[in-house]
Amino acid sequence: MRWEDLESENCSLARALSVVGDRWTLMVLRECFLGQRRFEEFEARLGIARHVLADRLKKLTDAGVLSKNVYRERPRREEYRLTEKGLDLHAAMLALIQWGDKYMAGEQGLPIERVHKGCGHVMEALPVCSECGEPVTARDVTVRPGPGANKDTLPLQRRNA
Amino acid sequence: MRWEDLESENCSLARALSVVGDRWTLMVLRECFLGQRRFEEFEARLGIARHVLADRLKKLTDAGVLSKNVYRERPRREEYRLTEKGLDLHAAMLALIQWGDKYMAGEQGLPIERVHKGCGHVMEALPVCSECGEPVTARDVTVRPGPGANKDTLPLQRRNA
DNA sequence: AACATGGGTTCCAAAAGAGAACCTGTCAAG
DNA sequence: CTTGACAGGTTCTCTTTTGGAACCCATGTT
Repeated sequence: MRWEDLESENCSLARALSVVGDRWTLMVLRECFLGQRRFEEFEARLGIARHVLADRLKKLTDAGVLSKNVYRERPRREEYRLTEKGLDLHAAMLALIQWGDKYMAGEQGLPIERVHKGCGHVMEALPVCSECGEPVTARDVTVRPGPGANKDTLPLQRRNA
Repeated sequence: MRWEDLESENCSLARALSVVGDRWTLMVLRECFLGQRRFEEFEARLGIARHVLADRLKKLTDAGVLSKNVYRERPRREEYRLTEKGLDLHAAMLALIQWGDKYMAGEQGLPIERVHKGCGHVMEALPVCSECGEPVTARDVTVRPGPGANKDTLPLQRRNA
């Protein structure tokens, strides 16, 4: 199976990964969430090959995750900014970061802390059920076919994960 | 920068990605969360090249995300199961899936629905602040250097993302 | 003896990545 | 009016990683 085939899979994870399922793509998005916007900044901070960076920025822009905006004419200069669709990746980024915090932090502690503007505390994000508000972990959830399911989607949940 | 260099970065996202920042790795984990455990099942459902699958399973096992268990002697057969560390990736998987649901779903609706065992409703996971319990989005969070920060971690938050 | 099963490993060709050099507008300095 | 700097790419070659298929091996079954 090829990379391009992923987006045609009947699976939201596969389709999400067809856009962001790449090491460099996620690192670029990390920089976006930290406020970087320019080609040279991404390159300098990530140590990414320039043509790979150009490719990822184009793909993210084509996918609507970033927008390319002119910030100066003559000489024309452009920057990349997160769109709403891109900002919505925050939950996924945060979940990955928190997993990294929990299992792969160094001895000195976390490199970055996150502060909730609303309450002013150092925070982490906890997933709760949209219906009852209780915390949700892997063991609290079962899956079942939805309206868009087809034969390839199944078999599901043959056992408890 | 090389793949192996990621784990030595002072960044929880980079370190997390050194384990799960790969398209096939995340697809394998999807199958694990759907209850698959065996080499042949992964191969058949994913259409992944066998040696790539063997490599990813080994890496995930070495990283402690999966455990390899004998389920039958003579002939010896082994299966892969999520560890606690692996189950803790559920929040990240769910966040990615929900992003895919929101932006890349087909016309017929979602291929899979998730049911909260606690309340019995079809649900999605919402991130809330661990300190005040309010919902958290990208705009509600600021970052600052933590105890493990160093010069490479910064500059941060030069602007609002 | 022949074939099936599960879980791999090996081989080759094709694709993607790393790293460095080069290109294109525009402006500023000498 | 030539030289250099800056931002943002593109092109080049070389190495690494995939995709796809074939092969291996210990058991068990017909």
